[in-house]
Amino acid sequence: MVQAQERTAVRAKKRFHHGDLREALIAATRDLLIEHGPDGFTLADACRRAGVTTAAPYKHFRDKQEIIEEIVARGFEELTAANAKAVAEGGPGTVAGITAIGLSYLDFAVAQPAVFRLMFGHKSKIRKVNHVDESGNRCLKSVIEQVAAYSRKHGHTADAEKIAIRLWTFVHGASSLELDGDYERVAPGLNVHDLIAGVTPKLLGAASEGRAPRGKKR
Amino acid sequence: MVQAQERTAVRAKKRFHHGDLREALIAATRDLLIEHGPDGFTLADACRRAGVTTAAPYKHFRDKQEIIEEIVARGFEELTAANAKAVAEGGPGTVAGITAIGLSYLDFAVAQPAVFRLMFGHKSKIRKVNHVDESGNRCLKSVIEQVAAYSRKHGHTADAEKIAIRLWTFVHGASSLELDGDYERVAPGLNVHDLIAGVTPKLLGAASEGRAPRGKKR
DNA sequence: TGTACATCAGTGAACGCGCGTTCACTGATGTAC
DNA sequence: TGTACATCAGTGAACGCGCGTTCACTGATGTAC
Repeated sequence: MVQAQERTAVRAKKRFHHGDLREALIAATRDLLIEHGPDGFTLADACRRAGVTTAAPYKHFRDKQEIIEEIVARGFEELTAANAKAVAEGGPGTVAGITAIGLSYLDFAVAQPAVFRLMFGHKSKIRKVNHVDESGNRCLKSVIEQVAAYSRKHGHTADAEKIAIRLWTFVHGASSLELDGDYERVAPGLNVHDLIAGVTPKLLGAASEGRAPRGKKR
Repeated sequence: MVQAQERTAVRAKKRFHHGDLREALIAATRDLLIEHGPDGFTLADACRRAGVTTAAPYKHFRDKQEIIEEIVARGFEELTAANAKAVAEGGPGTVAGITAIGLSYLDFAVAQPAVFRLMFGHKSKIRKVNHVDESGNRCLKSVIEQVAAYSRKHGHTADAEKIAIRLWTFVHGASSLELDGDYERVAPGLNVHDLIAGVTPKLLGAASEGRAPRGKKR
């Protein structure tokens, strides 16, 4: 991985034009976010990784924030896609399908903790940008729609949105505590997949409908 | 508030010795954390607030991190006390009492978001310090004990720790989404107190035991 | 196919900034006599 | 009660650092003829 990056940098130094510096900078920033957390990266670092002067990004981005915004927007799109894929495989409108969304949310959070924190954490670093906000809202609304589909299918009178909020709350809590290492201090070895799979039917008010799918081993 | 701080600064300038600079710096840092988030404060800012040179803190703290560690440890102690008070008032070993702990957790998070984030967020800024870790663990274990007390009282066979983890997860999720403004984007006007009060009995497996207390108005 | 030219992505040097930390110092304070 | 003195909390100046951003520039590239 590191070697691949160095090779990229060397290659970049040979050519005057980078090829696709915009994407390279986004990729470098993402890597740095993974390695150093949501605040532990700098534009200068990303430039070094991309093999480029610190002035180069300004040909592609207004400023540092704009790169972060792009990463956040893509994160929401990625999460939306992952959720959609999960529910399609698990079975739309079923407990298994909705559980799969929760597990997909968790997986995303654990795979990209810093991006997840930027997406859901305090927004001081992100300007009010419509395009980012909208991708976020679209993502969350798709979850609500899935729960609504479940409610319709089972003729529940309960408000679908209310139940969706409950599920989201639980899954978000599980994801946060897991990726921040808080479970580890109190319940080391906890299987968070099982935790989500166990609670989802209860929050759906469907404890008797059947077993939730087993979570992946941790 | 700001005027009070300025007065403090002026008073501090008159006297050569500050009086209690250690506490003043902790208070200033806390204020800055509230205003600028967990990363938006600097030692230099805290010094300015306390009316003191940037070199002065080093007579009381090893470095910048040590101030943060102190604030985190105190945060855990404060939360532990708030939880204990809540459960005592709500009724130990009752649904109301356990709900009260959840609401107390939420209130703490909303009142001191930055401290909350430092306590539970990614730990990169906090050294492995026994004294901080222990106060955190003590805090979380006290919640588990309360749930265990409930289980014992009701002769439930269910594992108290498992249920406690579920409750913690939900309440933590609710607190995080609320203080990060994520509910607002999707469900503006949501009453988070009611959300917690509604779900707690379900997660305790005590839906039929009685009504949960009403949350405070938002 | 070959040449002249406009474009604009990336350069490299510089900027102002504020940070955390260090250092030798100074002078207010409390204590011992 | 009054004085000499040791202590040590806070000073003020300086440090090295790395950041984000700017600027006039340069030279690789693609296009028009």
